Order: sequence, then structure tokens, then C-alpha cells
Amino acid sequence: MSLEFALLGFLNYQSMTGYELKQFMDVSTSNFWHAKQSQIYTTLKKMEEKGFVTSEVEVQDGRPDRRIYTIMPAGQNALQAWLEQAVTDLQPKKELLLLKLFFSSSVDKQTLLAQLHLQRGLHQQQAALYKTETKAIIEQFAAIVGNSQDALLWDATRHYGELFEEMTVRWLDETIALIEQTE
Amino acid sequence: MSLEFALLGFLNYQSMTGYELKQFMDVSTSNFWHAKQSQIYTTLKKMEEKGFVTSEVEVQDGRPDRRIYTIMPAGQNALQAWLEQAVTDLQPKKELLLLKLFFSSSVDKQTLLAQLHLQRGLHQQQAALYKTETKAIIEQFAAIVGNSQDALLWDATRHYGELFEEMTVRWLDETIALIEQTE
DNA sequence: GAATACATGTAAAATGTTACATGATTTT
DNA sequence: AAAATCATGTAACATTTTACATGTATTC
Repeated sequence: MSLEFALLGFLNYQSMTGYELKQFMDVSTSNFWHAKQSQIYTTLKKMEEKGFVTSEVEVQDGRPDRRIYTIMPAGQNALQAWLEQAVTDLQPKKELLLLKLFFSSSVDKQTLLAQLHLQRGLHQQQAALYKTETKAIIEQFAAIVGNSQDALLWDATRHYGELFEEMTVRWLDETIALIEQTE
Repeated sequence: MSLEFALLGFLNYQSMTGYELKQFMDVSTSNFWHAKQSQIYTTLKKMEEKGFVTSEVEVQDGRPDRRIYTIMPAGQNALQAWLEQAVTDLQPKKELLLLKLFFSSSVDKQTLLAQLHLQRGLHQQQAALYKTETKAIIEQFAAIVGNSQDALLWDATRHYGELFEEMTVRWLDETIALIEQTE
């Protein structure tokens, strides 16, 4: 359901293919929303049946044909209604690392510490990515679109990713220290 | 898949019913792992077919019968192997609020601020819950089990929830301030 | 008298992942 | 010569949610 609105959100800026939608998601919303290429294609098909989008095939030579999707008024209305509707509850999270940690009292101390150090590296790297590359990409998009409100909101979501990763690194450091102190 | 291990993790402490597993999850791992009652029942059935658990029906009068699940050696081995296997990648997240915010440049300033304030309240409340009730429940469980390593790990996962909620509140405050400054 | 807790489960639908299939062009 | 990019899609599978169905005992 939400994926439909994410796709409508992108198509509301400009018409594009499923392949391009995947690329845009990967560099902008992957921080808080993602989808596999195959799911994007099947979802676009359903959206077309609903009348939210239309598509046209662009024949190319030497390249596979492209199916370009365009948002329809019904899609724009659905998008706007969704945007205006508040999120009234907390979203349940799933964190595999935490689930394992919860049940890990039987795991050897060194094994556990190695797992946490591995994760620390990944989150540290991700924090750095949000501060540099992601920031640059978003600024570039904002310059093209030229809407300062878009720029502000896009950077707010990027900053969330940065804060989240930094918090996770701090928590991992604390947790590593706690485990190191055990017998 | 991960739900199977979560259930094995609980059953490794003591045998119990699907109903009880749901209750334990709700007060301990809901912060980072959750499941609906119906999914727990269907998953337990699959686990029994695999030989990870066995079940026995306890007949009750005046109450519906209870099906009590017990972990089997195959289940204990699978659990231990899963615990020892490191999480080698970052888990992709989904945050509905962020997705909406990303596309919300067309949303009226007051509507948007109201949505963010609503979320701030929810996250603030959740942070308080982790610091008080959740902390008390975990300490109580730890006292019963009497294993200090369990107590340490359980509190580490609880603390993650606390840090996450506090970070979210800070980010919401910053974002609200940014949006208020716009024309 | 109504709502909640106890306790189980099935069926259907929605959502998401993995694997398969094709084939030219461009980069390493 | 191999791998990645471009570009689409289907099929099968796995996961998750929602809705339905049942019925007693206890609490408000």
C-alpha cells in the first residue's frame, strides 16, 4: 500500500520507468523506504489497473523497450489525501541484531563482541555516507527541482538517517563496553 | 524465518503455549520484534513439522484447551547456530512518517506541523515507557531467571529502545523548528 | 449487561523476496 | 573475456495481516 504512494510521489515530479523509480528510491528514500525491482513492476501494474497511472511504451533500438509511467489525476488526488492523513500510531520496528542479542546469553563472549564490532563498522560507515554522498545527491536534486520546501524536507529525512546511525554507533559502543566488563 | 528463532529463544527458557509466547513478546521484544497471534500459531505448526518443537494438549475445564510447546534438541541446535552466526549487513528500515514527510512539500504548513507534533507525543510517551514499565518488567524477569548475563543483554535491548525514542523526539523538535521558520 | 481475558485456529488477502528468463551495450 | 548496466517481466515462494469462528469465566 505505502509503496504505491511512494511511487506516486516520485511520478508526481516526473514521468519515468520502473527501472528509474528503483534508482531514485535507492539514492533518496532507501534510508526509510525500499523495494525490490520486481515488486516495483508488479505494483505499477496494479496502479495502472486502478487508474492511478498510465503507461506508454517507448521503442528503443539496441536497448530493451521502456515503459514510461505517468501519474493521472486520480493518482494525484490519492497521493494528496494520503499525505494529509496523519500517522496516528508508532510503527513497529524489526531489528535482527537486537533479536539475536536478546537471546545471546549462551553465546561465547568473544563471538558476541566480534558480531557487535562488525555492526559498529557498518553503522559508522553508513553515518559517513549520509553526511557526504547522500547529502550531495539530495542537494543536486533540490537544485534541479528548485523548490526550497522540497530541499528542506529531503534534508530532514537524510538527517534522520545520520542521527539514527550515530545513535546506533553510540549504543553499540556502550553495549560492547558492558559485555567486556563481564567476568 | 526470524520469528521461528524468536519463538525457539523463548521456548528455550520454558515450555509454553502460543498465547503465552505472544504475551512474552509483547512485553519484552516488541521494541525490535513483534508478531500477530495468528502468525505465531501458524509458525509453531511449521516448527513442529520440522521437528524443532513438540506439543502436548492440556485439557482444561471451563477454559479452552491449551497446546503447550516444548523445544527439541534439533530446535536447540538450530537456535544456537543462528545465534552464533553474525549479522553481516545493515537491515533496511521502513518509516512511514519519513516517507510521507519526504513528499510533503505540497502539504499545508499547519497540517504538517500538527502531524509532527502528534508523533512527538507518541515517541515521548514511548521513551518514558521504556524507562519505567519496560525496565521494571525486564528486571522482574531477570530476577526469576537469575542469570546476570540475560539481565545485562535484556537491559541493553531495552536501552536501545530508549535511545531510539529520545533521538526521534530530538529530530522531531529540530524538524518542527525548521518548518516553523519557513515563510 | 458489556467488555475483557482466556485460548485456539483457519482462510483469504496483501506484501515482499528469490529465482528465472532474455539479450544488447558498455565498462573493467 | 567477464562483469556490469540497461530494461522488462513472470512464477513461485515466504511472510505478514485481516477477518472469521467459537465459547466460558471473570471483571467493570
